[in-house]
Amino acid sequence: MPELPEVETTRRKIEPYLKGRQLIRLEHDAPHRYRQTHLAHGRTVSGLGRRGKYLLIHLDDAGEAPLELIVHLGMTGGFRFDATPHTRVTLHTDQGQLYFQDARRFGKMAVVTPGEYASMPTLARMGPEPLSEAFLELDFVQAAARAGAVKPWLLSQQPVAGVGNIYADESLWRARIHPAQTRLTPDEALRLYQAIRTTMAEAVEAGGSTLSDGTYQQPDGISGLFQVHHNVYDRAGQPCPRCGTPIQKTVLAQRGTHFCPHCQVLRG
DNA sequence: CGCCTACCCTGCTCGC
DNA sequence: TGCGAGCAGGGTAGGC
Repeated sequence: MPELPEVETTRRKIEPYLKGRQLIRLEHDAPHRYRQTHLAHGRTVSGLGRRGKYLLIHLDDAGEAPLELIVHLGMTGGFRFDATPHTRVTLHTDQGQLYFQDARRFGKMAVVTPGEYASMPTLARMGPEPLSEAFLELDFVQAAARAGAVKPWLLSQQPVAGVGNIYADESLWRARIHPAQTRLTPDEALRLYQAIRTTMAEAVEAGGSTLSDGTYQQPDGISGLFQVHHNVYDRAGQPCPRCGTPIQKTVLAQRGTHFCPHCQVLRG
């Protein structure tokens, strides 16, 4: 499932293709899922940004109010340079097509005035980018001291942007914290802060993760490489790389959750 | 307000 | 071999 590293990889891959091109038409048949896309017709792509797992396609034209085409990849969404059986949106540009495929249809698009995210509350309340200077140790430690179960807290996108199920499990393993731990000590929170930064940086470097089911691939169909670095995710029953104890899988907040029962002990 | 739960949606895996 | 049940899950709405 696309999280920050996969979305960032997507951004880097399609920006050279889209930048400077005119969007002639966005073709789809699900207006409730891809909202106000007609506003993008005839507009020029000036660049691509990202906030957490949201891709922000900037549309700037002289004499026109700037717009943003927001794209969330959902679970199975991704851009391709060639049409696929699960193409949901075709972006017709003045120099060819780009295809958005999304087998399970959890992906979303919307054209909005830049920064107006009222219709997307998670984006509106998005926490700091984990690899930016805006991600402050002290803020994180203080918020973590008051938080409920740490994994659902991370998944809320409020303490930090872009952490999803895979990278939450990986970061918590690296920090040696149980996913259900509440009210982190300053030492725990600091370890988690560093773990998130390290995990995200390495995953971006590797071009994201491609799961064994091929859930995520880059626009050119090439796989990410980070999955070979997964220590707990999708490794139930296999030995913890640190201590050899079999990795355990449970369900927490309706999410498959992987952890080492020896390294990640729940404090009372 | 904050936490929890159900729901959206469909391809794939698994068991019989 | 075929088929249906179950599973995967980010974000959001709605309930308490």
